[in-house]
Amino acid sequence: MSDTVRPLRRNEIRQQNETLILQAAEKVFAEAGFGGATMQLIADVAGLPKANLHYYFTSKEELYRKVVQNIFEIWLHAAGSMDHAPGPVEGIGAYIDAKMEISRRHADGSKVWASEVMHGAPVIQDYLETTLRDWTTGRVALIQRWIDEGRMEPVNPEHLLYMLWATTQHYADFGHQIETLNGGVALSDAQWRAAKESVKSMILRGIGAV
Amino acid sequence: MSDTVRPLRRNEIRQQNETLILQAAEKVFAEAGFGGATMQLIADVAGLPKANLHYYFTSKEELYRKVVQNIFEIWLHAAGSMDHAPGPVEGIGAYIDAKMEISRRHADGSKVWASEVMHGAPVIQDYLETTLRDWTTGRVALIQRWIDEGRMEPVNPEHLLYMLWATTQHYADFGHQIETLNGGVALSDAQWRAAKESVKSMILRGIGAV
DNA sequence: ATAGAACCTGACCAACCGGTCAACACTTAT
DNA sequence: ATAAGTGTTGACCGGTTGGTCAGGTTCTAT
Repeated sequence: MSDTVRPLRRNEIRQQNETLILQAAEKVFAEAGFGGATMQLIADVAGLPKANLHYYFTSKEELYRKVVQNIFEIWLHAAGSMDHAPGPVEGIGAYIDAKMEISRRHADGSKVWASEVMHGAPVIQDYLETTLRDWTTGRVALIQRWIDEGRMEPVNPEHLLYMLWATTQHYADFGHQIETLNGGVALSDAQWRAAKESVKSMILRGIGAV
Repeated sequence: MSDTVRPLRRNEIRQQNETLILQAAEKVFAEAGFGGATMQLIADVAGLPKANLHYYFTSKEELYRKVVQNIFEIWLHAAGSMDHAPGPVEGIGAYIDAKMEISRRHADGSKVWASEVMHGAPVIQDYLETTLRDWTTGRVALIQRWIDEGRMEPVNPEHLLYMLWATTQHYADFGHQIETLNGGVALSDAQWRAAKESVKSMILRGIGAV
């Protein structure tokens, strides 16, 4: 009752404000794009004066870069779910689950990523050429191994990966369209479960892994 | 040899300049987004003075709206390819072909459309709620009929449509990522053909329609 | 021929944006 | 206690942007 709020320590303040700004920035960048976003609007969403943003982030570009890097980390974390699986049913199934969960929980981040790639990846081109390319090469080899072992049909592994990315991310990036076609209301828990199962069953059957 | 260029007639001038501006606008909006695009840059790409743009289009918003409407018309045209097909193999196969062709020939338009939807469809919300919803309802019924006739597995028709949109449009919207993973060069004719066949075979097998 | 409509455009403007800065407030180490 | 370091912020600035407009040119109908 009587306790007043303990004054925050220095590094607590720093971390709290940085995440506050990053969350606001992710939302605003997702809704307006990089060019349409303004530092003032991000500041308003974060509930801080604009000058405070420039105390923690030197420029709009740097703030944007941090947002994109955060998303890439989330993406990388999910990417691991495909490995260490006995076969395509478990591996690809788990990957779809993970990516669908990201589309639901980090829709704004997904949109920022999509926007970044659509505009030619001006700030994360090096990630595409290093981390993403390496990951892709490894996963293509994994899928090829599954094919050689007769665990799935001989589909083109690259195009399978594109299909996985496209289908799962669509639920975040085009969430507004889906919501509109759903009568103007967001997908319910049950609908998300149905979406996940639909995607999994169609893709797994599509690669002959059932 | 001696002929000078025939002076253009009034309505020719009008139409020629409007399409010139619209093409430049589509490209710039695709590359920079609505907020990042500038009328000056569009004018430069079109090879016209900026004031001329405002002679034909009253505002940046109106120009953008026209661009989005053009894309929607192209989309609508392709949408017809699914009808009048005896079964899912022909109908969905033709639809995938048409949409893949759009992704290749109208990549900029596809990006503008994606950006518009991602940002909450501020200018084409009414299209989503009328034309798109009606079309979707009709196609869901068509797919359901095919299911009832035993021509394909009982998949959720809505999610099948989302998969079709997502997979085909991915080749335009994420073309830069695909190009990067392709060694930095755009897909060749043969690679586009392979992509089309991959998508078709995986999806058609995925819905049990082969 | 000529009046008038349509087309063209350099120069300009108000509004807005990213970013700066000086002055101030609070915390912390000594 | 106090000095130094860290966090805070209103006010300000130069540059850019969408949009305007007056004055000009070119086409076309009569």
